[in-house]
Amino acid sequence: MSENTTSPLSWPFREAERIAERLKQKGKDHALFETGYGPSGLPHIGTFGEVARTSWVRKAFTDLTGLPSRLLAFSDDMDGLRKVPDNVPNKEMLREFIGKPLTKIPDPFGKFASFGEHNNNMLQDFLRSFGFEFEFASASDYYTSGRFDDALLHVLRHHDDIVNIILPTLGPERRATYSPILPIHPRTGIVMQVPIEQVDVASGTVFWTDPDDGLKYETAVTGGSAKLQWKADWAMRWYALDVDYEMSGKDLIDSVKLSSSIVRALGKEPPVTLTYELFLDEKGQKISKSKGNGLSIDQWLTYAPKESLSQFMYHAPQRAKKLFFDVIPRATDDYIAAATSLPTAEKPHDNPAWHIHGGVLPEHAGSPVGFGMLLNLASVINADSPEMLWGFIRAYIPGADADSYPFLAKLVHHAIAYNRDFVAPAKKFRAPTEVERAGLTDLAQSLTAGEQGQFPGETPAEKLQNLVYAVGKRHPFAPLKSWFDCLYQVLLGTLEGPRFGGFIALYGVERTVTLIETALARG
RNA sequence: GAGCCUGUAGCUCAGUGGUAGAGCAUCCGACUUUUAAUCGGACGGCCGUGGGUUCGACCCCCACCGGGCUCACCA
Repeated sequence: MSENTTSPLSWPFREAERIAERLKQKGKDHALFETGYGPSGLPHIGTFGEVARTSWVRKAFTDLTGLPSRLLAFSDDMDGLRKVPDNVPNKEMLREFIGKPLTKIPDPFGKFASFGEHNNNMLQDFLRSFGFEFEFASASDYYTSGRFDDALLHVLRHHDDIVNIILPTLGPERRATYSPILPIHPRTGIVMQVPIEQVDVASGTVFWTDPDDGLKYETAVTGGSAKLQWKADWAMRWYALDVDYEMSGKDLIDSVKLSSSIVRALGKEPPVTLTYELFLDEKGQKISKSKGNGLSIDQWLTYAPKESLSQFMYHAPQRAKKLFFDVIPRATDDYIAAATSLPTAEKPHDNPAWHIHGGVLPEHAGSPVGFGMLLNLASVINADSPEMLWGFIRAYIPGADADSYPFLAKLVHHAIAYNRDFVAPAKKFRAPTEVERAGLTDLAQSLTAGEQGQFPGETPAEKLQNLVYAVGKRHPFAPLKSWFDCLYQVLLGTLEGPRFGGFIALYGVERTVTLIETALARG
């Protein structure tokens, strides 16, 4: 509201303006946002992106208009199971239920009343774990409770219109059998994709034939005895619930067009929609659950805080983005920069951190040290414990610790994981030469003997540094720099490294000795 | 066939109708007991091509060329 309206708005506010305009035209005083879920898959990184982005638009809408709104997370759990997913137990059992609504199939995990319910719970847990505000909706509930009945009868009245909208988009084979109405077989419980031979608007039923045994059936479209085919289902939902906003991936562009046409045929305006680009993997291929390419949400959250994932999702939704490992550090540093500049931002609505945190920046947001720097540091010193990193961080920020910099503490934790899983395994430890071998052996013995106590220096780090220096001078290293090069390349697997005395002080004398012994054994 | 995205420094990418930006890479320097993260500086771009609108275009419009994805079975 305080935004300068002559300047371009951030995309969530642009979307919010479109919604406000729609509400104005319809005379509505509240907005319904919807996100939809396919039935078979588990929540994934795209799910997160869609709900996060929708939530940002919703927040912008609230800020812009002050009007109430709801976010409905709608699960199409009445959909028929097409194939048995790879990543579930009890595949044999599931095979017997192919074609039936997910809420009529036993939970292969044995935890819930049905497979659909299992997936619904997974989804809700997932969304709650990120703190999203939403209301959950189950298609099965809505259908069987009669909540969709009026809309379904309306669809029946416009059956031919809908068929005429969809038919031109179908291939010849499917065209012969298409109907927006899928009766549930009264005997087998399977969601039937059969030609609808006759529509009886007055009684609210359709007539069809079982292709297996030739028996004819008359099935009510209401009360959960039938459901709608996907595009018609989407349109009916928009119609019945009066959805005002829904975003979707560009793979659904045609579906949005058709569903919009259908909802107009039913007599309402489709919601404001936004098409976002898909996520690609490193090679530019679409990320798909079945292929398992790209990055999972668990992977991301192992190596960076969730704010960085939000940052990634915030930026330019309508632009295709590669989602693979290397984007994590940048997204994290982008978030840190945004969080740092937000308190003094002239136009806070343009700042991703404003959206990510719902307008209120939490205490201790941001970090005085960048994530990229931490990753470098962790790599250079081969950090395998938070305290090692903190020791070096305090060279910049005296007295810093996890209590005074909680967000930095998270970054430290992630930097260690990143180093452990990606940097450390790729390191090449050079074998020592004979001269170096003698020097390293000497260093290990000197450390074990506690000789550092004989050297001058205010701190243990200084004494240790002097010891390392003295050992180098005892051996024929020329120049002496080659002694230090040896330490980094043979012991740490890096070309260059930290002041070694400081490293030993933080890493520990005994562990350093072990490090040397390991290197000697390896060589 | 239809649709969407994209082309900016060597690489990966930001960017705004008004003097082209970052990170990495490269080079120089500072700090350091000849050693790191770090810090300072330099180098580096007809902003794909050609038109148009404009006082002014990397930005808006059109065409073309190149790169890529998605949908055309299901959802």
